[in-house]
Amino acid sequence: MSASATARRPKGDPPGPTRANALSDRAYHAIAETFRALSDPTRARIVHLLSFGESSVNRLAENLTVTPSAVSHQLRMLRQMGLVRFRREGQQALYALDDPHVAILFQEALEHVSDYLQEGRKSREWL
Amino acid sequence: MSASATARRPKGDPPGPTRANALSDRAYHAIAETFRALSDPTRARIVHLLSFGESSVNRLAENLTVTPSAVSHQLRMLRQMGLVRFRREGQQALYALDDPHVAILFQEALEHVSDYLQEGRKSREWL
DNA sequence: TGAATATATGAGCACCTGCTCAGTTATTGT
DNA sequence: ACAATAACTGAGCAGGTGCTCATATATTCA
Repeated sequence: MSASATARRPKGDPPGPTRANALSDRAYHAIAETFRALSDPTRARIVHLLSFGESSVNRLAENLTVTPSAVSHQLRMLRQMGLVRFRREGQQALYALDDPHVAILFQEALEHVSDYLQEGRKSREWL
Repeated sequence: MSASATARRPKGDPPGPTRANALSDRAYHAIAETFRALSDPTRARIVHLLSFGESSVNRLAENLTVTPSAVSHQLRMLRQMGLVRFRREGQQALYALDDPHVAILFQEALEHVSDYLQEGRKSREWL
């Protein structure tokens, strides 16, 4: 531990990540925040459904079997996190995904759990 | 709401996602769980550092400026979630990422926040 | 075996999350 | 203006999270 973070390691010191590889605190917090947006089953459901097109609050609530109030709360959170946008149409508020990265992230995670959980199963029929 | 989920919608009914598009509860929980693993800045740091190669608990603790105990707790969580594996080498426990999807997910999120936060900045120097 | 180092673990605590309930605001139609 | 419908919001609560501290376990070396 005598060498500074950027200096070469002493001989025989094991290789591996060092502080030099690290990103900034802000970056890690922003990344964690992004993942946190999708870290709740209800929000994951919402985002997934929205990947099929925009939807009103009530329609989401019906499909998710949760109260409109709960959906509204979660949508506000997703809005503040910049993952969804909305427009008013009459009395309804139509929500949609605001960032193409979000759907990609979701799809990637879906493939991850697909690989991870399908042991002993033929394909993805459990989805 | 008279039409079933799979039948065509009545005329004038707005388009959008329906229950037919939904995945199973298990799938959503598994996906949320995956995102939850990376939804904490400390775990995000750990995973990112491990993407450069395996590392011991103490080395991680030094680079992250947190106690070895805290790192150990988080590593256990990541282990239980199936994101990292470890092997003993002498007194040390060397941890490494256990799934290629994880690094991809992280990279995707990094690009997301990169797009999202770099407003007013030249490039990614803030990282 | 005994000391030193590395890691793991349990308890406890301050803080955060996601829900429901009740009440409010906004928009449309009469 | 009034009622009806859709959505939003704040308060409050049960449960979860991430940390520290103290302690236990594991491995190496003398």
